[in-house]
Amino acid sequence: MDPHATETDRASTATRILDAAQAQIQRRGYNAVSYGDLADALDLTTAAVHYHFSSKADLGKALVARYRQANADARAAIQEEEETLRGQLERYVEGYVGILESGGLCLCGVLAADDETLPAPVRREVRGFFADQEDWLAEIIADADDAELAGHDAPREVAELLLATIEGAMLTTRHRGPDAYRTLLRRFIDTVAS
Amino acid sequence: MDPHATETDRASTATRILDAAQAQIQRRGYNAVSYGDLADALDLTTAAVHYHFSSKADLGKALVARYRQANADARAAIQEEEETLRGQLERYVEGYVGILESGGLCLCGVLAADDETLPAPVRREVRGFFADQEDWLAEIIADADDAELAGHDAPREVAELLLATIEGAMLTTRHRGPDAYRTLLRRFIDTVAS
DNA sequence: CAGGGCTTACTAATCAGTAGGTAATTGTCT
DNA sequence: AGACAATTACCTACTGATTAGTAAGCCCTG
Repeated sequence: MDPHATETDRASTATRILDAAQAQIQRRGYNAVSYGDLADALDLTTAAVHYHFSSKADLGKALVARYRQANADARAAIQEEEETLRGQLERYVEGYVGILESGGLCLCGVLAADDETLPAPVRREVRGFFADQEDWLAEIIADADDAELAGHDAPREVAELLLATIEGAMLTTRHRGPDAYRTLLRRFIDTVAS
Repeated sequence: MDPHATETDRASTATRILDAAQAQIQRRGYNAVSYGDLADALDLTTAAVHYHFSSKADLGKALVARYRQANADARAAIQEEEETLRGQLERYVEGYVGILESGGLCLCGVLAADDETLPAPVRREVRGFFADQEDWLAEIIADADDAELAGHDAPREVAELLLATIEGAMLTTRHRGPDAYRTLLRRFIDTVAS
């Protein structure tokens, strides 16, 4: 492989670095992933990684920002394509299964555990991610037909509870496979939407 | 302070090392805590820490084993002193508040996030901790008066859901203080026990 | 011939872990 | 009770590996 072959073939190096960083951090945590690990995985040098992301804070911030945006896009698609609250919640919850299948956790769940060691810009993005989820969930719960709601009142609290349940279920079921996660969240949704 | 003064004054050095390790890991994660950090915190050398815990795997295993035992003792006290399911669940949930107040997460929640980087004996202890909690919760839920139960069926699933909710709520509310955690878990308990 | 996208080669700091020594305490024998 | 060896609980001083980050140069494309 000529290292100078028309790069940007398929995915740009910057994107591939973010992909590798995301996969590794979701499985191993922020502090266990080094520039060397990423360089090895992509057959590059650490200097090449530094060329695209000059510091680990930079890389982390870009990574969470991308994750946050991808999540926002997914939520928009759900809201457009699903008509019932139950359908929206089920697709939202199912969106995390792919991560579990590859052995990882929600990127921001992992980063929240490493919170005190994160550079400030990364920490801000992580909190923004959680706020995004809670805002959106509270909105779709508040907007749902009354007939569809079991636990009607306080959509914000239900939203927070769902988010906590998702993050926690990933953590406690990660070694038992995605079905354990699915079972838990189905039960949760049953208590919220008819 | 003479380093050779009749040590074992108050707490043994080994215990103080475990205390420091637990506090730091709960706040910063397993891989962000080094022998140097612990030595600094206790005014020792890294060699002294190695004297008590010859490897990081050793330290981690001892730490989780102690945490697990302390938790078992707390559960036994709850079961002895509280008569209603609701009382038991409330005290169990409240048991994690102290951790949040000192800025940390459940030790095993943090370690589960770092799962892939843990030495095998540590990973085993962490899974054992989760199994302990689920077994006990399932038992007290199954044993409760039928009159007291709202979501009566499948105590095991309710137990898993509660554990996931606790771990997840700590993760998502850690920057908002213990009251956010309390609010979420009160709501959860309301759906389980009358 | 001017970048862009990499390379090799380096740095200073930090990591877990080790070797060998030392001062105080404890246990044993007389 | 007093001598003395063993043990405990540390220390200084080190190792080789790994960390994030830097400096300077090289090759291909436009």
